[in-house]
This record gives sequence, structure tokens and C-alpha cells, in this order.
Amino acid sequence: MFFNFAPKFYETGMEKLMQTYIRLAVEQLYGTTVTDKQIQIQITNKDFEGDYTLVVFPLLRTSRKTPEATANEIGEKLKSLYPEIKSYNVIKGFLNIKFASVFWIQRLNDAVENENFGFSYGNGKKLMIEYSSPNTNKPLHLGHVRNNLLGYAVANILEANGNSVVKVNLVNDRGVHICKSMLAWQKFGNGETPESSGKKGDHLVGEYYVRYDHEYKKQLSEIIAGGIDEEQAKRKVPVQIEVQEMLRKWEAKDAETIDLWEKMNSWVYAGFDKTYSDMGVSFDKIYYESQTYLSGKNLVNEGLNKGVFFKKEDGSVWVDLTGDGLDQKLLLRSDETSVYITQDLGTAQQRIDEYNIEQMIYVVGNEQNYHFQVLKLILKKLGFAWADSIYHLSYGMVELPEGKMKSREGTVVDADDLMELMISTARGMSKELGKLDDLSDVEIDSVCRMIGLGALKYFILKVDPKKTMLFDPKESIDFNGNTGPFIQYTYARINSILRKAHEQQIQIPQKSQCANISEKEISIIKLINIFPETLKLAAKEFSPAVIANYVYDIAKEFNQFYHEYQILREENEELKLFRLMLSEKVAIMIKKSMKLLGIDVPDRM
RNA sequence: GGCUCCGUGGCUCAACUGUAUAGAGCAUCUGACUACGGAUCAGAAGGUUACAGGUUAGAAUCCUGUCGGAGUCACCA
Repeated sequence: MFFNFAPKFYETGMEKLMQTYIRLAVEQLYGTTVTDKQIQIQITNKDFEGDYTLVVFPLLRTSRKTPEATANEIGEKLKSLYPEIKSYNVIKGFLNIKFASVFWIQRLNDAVENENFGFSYGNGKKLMIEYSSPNTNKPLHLGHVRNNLLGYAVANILEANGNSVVKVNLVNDRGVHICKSMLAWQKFGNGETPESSGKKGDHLVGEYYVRYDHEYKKQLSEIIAGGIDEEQAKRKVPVQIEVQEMLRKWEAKDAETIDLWEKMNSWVYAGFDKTYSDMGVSFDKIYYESQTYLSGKNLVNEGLNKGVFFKKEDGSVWVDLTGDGLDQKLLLRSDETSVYITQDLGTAQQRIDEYNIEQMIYVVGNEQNYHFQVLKLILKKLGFAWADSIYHLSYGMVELPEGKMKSREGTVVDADDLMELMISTARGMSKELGKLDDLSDVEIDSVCRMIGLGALKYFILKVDPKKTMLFDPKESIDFNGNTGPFIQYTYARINSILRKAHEQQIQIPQKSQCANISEKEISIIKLINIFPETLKLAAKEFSPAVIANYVYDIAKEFNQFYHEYQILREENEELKLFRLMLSEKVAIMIKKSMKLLGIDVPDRM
């Protein structure tokens, strides 16, 4: 077998077991105790016979023999010490060890017996994860999709590892950008509302944001045409001046401005709620920048008193990070208003105090790596011990074939449109295949949503979060191969077998003593067996991709088994029951893994 | 320009953080439904892991340099 997903032996049962075995063998052979580091275990390469492999090079100094001789000695010793070790073979410096099938059957029995196999509850940390963090001047786009899916899946994975997780969203609901939409609506809107136009609120507001930009460009070019140079002209654009006036009014809490702001934001929130709900992500708490943007000022004063920050002649406050290889950073403007990082400093402190959390995770694009580096450093300089517990889950940009998305150039991929496209493609395909014809429209719709969204979510989550990824709207809509629907299909097919078994009143056992199982079946058991450490690894690396690759491997392995062997038609009763038990467990593992990714699996498709 | 990250078959992604012949999927070609579901499976072809050195028994992985790409260095957020 092969592992496309190659699990790291991170606190695994198997690695520890192997190390214990080998340590004893080495002790008995050479009279010396060796460290875990010297006992290097890996999963046996697919082209060789065996389950686990010992790399003997690190042990040569202890054995004082050739690699082959050492490996053979250890292999022979292991075989005599442990009956569950069936055979071994040596290739160069590699000792391949093969376990007897009863060993693997026992592993499967243990896994089946434990309903929460791989999951742990309690004993974890209290964490907070912030994700999504949209602006209220335009709808969510592809970049947010990656952010939302990552945040939601990582929260699930951390919870499955026993942590208690608070999911929060920080909505950027104030500033010039929203004033631009507001101004354009005032000027050109003629009172248009989501109700009057039938448009989704966030899309409606987004249109006015674009409308503002057109107007700005038009006025700017008119001024330049009038013979004024560009730099000067930029300061004279009437709509720009009006926007700044509006922002001043907002900060002064001018009633009319606040009313408009609240009205338009409420449209946007209704739109966001719909998108989040369609996407299947949720939050425990939503913060609004309009309520938090003033926080952090007290920290600035504290820093000034401690001498960590300094004031320039114009009254602006700075921190000097040149000693840490960075620049000077502004914390308070000369007019004493705060900037982005001031607010982040304040909210971080608030959250730590309010929720008593041990770790704060920010799901934010890697374009803000510098920002978070600075944020952490400043909090350290202020003397907060928890500064180290801040973790920036930095993910790569989603690029289109044409390059980076640019909202002004209209190359953004809208989240709602994208989801709709995926779902309608799934619907078209289902119709073509005709497998759902006997279902009601509501049921068909539900299945097609699962498939369309499953394809999208899996496509995005299977990529290592850290990496920049490419999204081709045409080519990415694929339902064959390494995709979400492939995995969903495997699940649906197992379900079909289980349904039939149920109809035949077959009781699927919880234990098996079946002796004559095949290599293929052992491969599947090995994958099931490795789930607990996979889940731990995914949490350690904050990477849903680890789970995605795992579940793909188990689905692929099962499909091969399915084609090669009979399950319900198997004549040997014991073998039939074993295969049903194995199939059921695979279905459970697929369902649970996909659930971690926020992907539902259909019983039929 | 300084700092950070990245470069793996035509394309999209893996590779247990140093280990055996670098794996999948898509696309291309060839096969498999009177079968428990063909959104599947079997097979073929496709690679000097950007390049050049170095460390090691062993390098896609670690170090140095070169080339190429991305991000960031705002009294924006």
C-alpha cells in the first residue's frame, strides 16, 4: 500500500510500541540502552513487504556490525520476542517488519469498540479563534471563502482534540470605505433598498462602493483635464472631500449619518448571515470595530509611562522596534486618534481578560505577517506573558489564472456566485446520472448542495493553508479524482451496501476473529488505525489539509478494495461479516473526517 | 532597496520535518458494467525536485550563493 498522506509519528501508539519492542531487542542483543532518537521508525514503502520499517543506520555504532547484519539480528530477535510479528526482511539498511493479521484485526476491534475513536474530550486548552473579519462595504469573495473554511475547520479540529474553542468574528464596520458606499447611495441611490430592488443587502451596498469609485475617477480625470497635476488634483476631488466630511460627522455621532450607517450596515449583515449560513460556518461572538476602535489607548499610555513607547514633537506616539530588526511603528496619530494596531492591542487584552483564554488564534492572510509580528512584539514589550500565546494562522492568497484578485478591476470571484455555480453544476450532473430521480425536489436539492459545497470546500481545504493556491473557476469545478464528491461517493456507496445488509437483517458485528483477511483489508485497517495521530497532527499544525489528505487516502483505498473483493456476496460468512464491519467503520471515519472539514456526506448521490 | 515566504511532470496538489525507485488527481492514450452504485477501478506515458556549490552513510527537505515569483516595510485597515 502507499500513503499519499504520510503521517508523522507524532505521539503515536504505533511508534511508541515499535520503539518499546526494538529497545528491548537491542538491549538483549548488545547490552546497551538506546534512545528513542536512535530508533527511527517509518511506514514501510509500498514497494516492499512489511508494515513498519526500522532505519538501522543510527544503531550501527551500538551493534558494530554492517547494516545488513544488524538488521537481520534485530529482526530475528523481534520475531522470537513477539509472536505478533510475523516476518521481516532486510534491504540495505532497512529492516521491514510485518505484523500478523490477528494483530491488525485486534486493532480494528479496538477502533470499532471505541465510538469516539481518535477524538478526545476535556483536558484541552481554552482557545479563541478569530476568522472571516469582513468589511461592510462589499460582499464576501473567494479570499474570505478560504478564510472562513479554514477558521471553521481548524476550530472543529481543535475541539476534536479536547480544546474548548470560542469562535469570533471581528467585523470592520467603520471607516472611509463604508462612508464611500454611504455617500454614493445618498447621491445616486434614489432610496433603493434590498426590499425595493430584490438585491441581497451586501451586494447592494457593494454596488454603491463601486459606484463611488467610478464617480471618483470621473471627477479626478475632469480636474486633471483642467490642467492641474495629478498629485494636487487628488486632494481636490469633490466626492473625496465629501467622504472625509462624512467620516468626521460619523465620529462626531451626527444623528443623520449614524442612521444611514446603521441602515446600510444592517443590509450588509443580513446578506452576510445568508452567506455564512449557506457556507455552513458560524461564530460564537461577533465583535464590531465601531465598538472596539477606541480601545488600546490606555495601553498606549501605559507604554508611555513604562518608557516602552515615545512621543514625537507633533504629539504622535511610536514604538521603536529597530532593535529587533524592524522599523518604528506608529501607535497614535498626532490628533490622538488610534490606528489599526492600537485597536488590535486593546482587543487582544480585552479578550484575554474577558474569556480567560490560553491561546488566541487569528486566521488572517499572510499579507499581514508583519502586522502580527509587530503586534506580538509590542505586547511582549509591554510585559504581557500571554503575548507568546498569540498565534497568527497565516494563510496564502488565492490567486486566479489572471493573477491576484482586484476588486476595482472586477476580477473578484464572489462567494455567493461561486457557491451557486458549484451547486448548479452538481445539480446538472445528478440529473444527467439520474440516480436521484425517485427523490423529492427538496431531497435532491439537499444532496446537490452537499455535493457542490463539498467540491468547493474540499478543493480549498486540501491545500496546505500556508501555501498560495490557484483557483481556476472553470477547471476547479471537478467531481472526479481527488475531490470532495469522490469521497462523498465512496460514503454513499458503502451506505448502499449497509442498507442492503440491513434489509437482509444482517447484524453487523462489533468484533471479528476472522483469520484469512487480505493485504488490501490490512491496508484499510492501518489507515483507520492511524486516525488518532492524524487528528493530533492536524491540530498541531492548524491544518485541515492533513485531514483532507487522510480521508482521500482512506476513500481511495476502500474503492480499490470494493472493486477487487465482494462484500455482501462473499460466501464465507465470517469473512462477509468482517467486511461489513470494516466497511461500516470506513464510512464512519469518512463521515467524521469530513465533518471536521465542515463537509456533509449524503446517504445517496 | 531591507526583511519574510515560495519555486516538485503540461496543469493543480502530496511527500511522515533527513532516508529505499519523489507520490496522487486533472488532461492524453488503452482496458473493465448480464456485478454490492462506472461521480468507480486497472494500466500506459509524463521528473536531473529552478540553477550551482556544501554538510551527511543518506538531501525536494538543512547551509551558502545565483536566477525567478509573491508579500510587506503608511498619521490605510
